[in-house]
Amino acid sequence: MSVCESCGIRVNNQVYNCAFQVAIDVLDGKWKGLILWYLQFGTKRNSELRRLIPSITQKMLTQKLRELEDEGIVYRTVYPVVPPKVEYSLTEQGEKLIPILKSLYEWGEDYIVERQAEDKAQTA
Amino acid sequence: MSVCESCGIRVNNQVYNCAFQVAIDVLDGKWKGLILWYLQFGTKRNSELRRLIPSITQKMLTQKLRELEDEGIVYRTVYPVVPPKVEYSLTEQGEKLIPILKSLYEWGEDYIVERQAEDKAQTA
DNA sequence: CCGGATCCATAAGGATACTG
DNA sequence: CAGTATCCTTATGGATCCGG
Repeated sequence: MSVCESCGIRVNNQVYNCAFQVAIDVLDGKWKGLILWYLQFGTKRNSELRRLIPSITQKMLTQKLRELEDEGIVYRTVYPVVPPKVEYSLTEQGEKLIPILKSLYEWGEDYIVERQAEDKAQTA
Repeated sequence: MSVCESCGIRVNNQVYNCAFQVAIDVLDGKWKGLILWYLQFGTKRNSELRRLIPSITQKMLTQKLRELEDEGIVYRTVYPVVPPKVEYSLTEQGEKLIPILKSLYEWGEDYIVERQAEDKAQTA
């Protein structure tokens, strides 16, 4: 572990300067982390994810699932039935992210408490 | 720790649905995580951060540092001297993020190795 | 059911010039 | 040194309609 330097790592047809950026990119944006968050609890279908994340549009969901698939973080399994059935689950690399997601969740909880305590102290 | 649900958390004049989203937002985008990454090694001046992150513009650096300051993740200390001297460092909440950043870094390193091994297997 | 395609509004980010 | 201000380009995300 060292300081991020210009080492020009090439992954997923992208060039990064450090391993940290690579990880951030996988979680980046409004949706990808949230999708992974739900997949930690097991395989999910498209419609289930839409129910779990009501504010996401079908377009965004598909788009982000494709990105995660291309990045090797989620599996996409298509069952050749009518009507179509598609399932999403975490790959091995995806599973390895879960403990970190949980740490982020806990940090978030702590952060919320601290911030709200500060806000209260300010208005008092 | 439970599934993210619609709980409407209000922090930093934003409404979130779960603690996980709050944490993601602090690291979100191309730059904020990287800035925090460098601040883990100690207090840094504006010009030092620009040297460490050559591809960032002054505008983006200022903007992201302000966001992190407003979010209570970094301190900004202004010394009333000529020429101006401004130092940035992590707050207590910021420090708590460092172990998670390191985990992300390590996951990124692992991920890069795995992906490059797969690419090699594909072309072979 | 699980999407793809298209169009459009807004936000994010870069280039450049200027300032206490 | 550490920023602001302005302009501009690009990326992101939403709405809507269509299809196997």
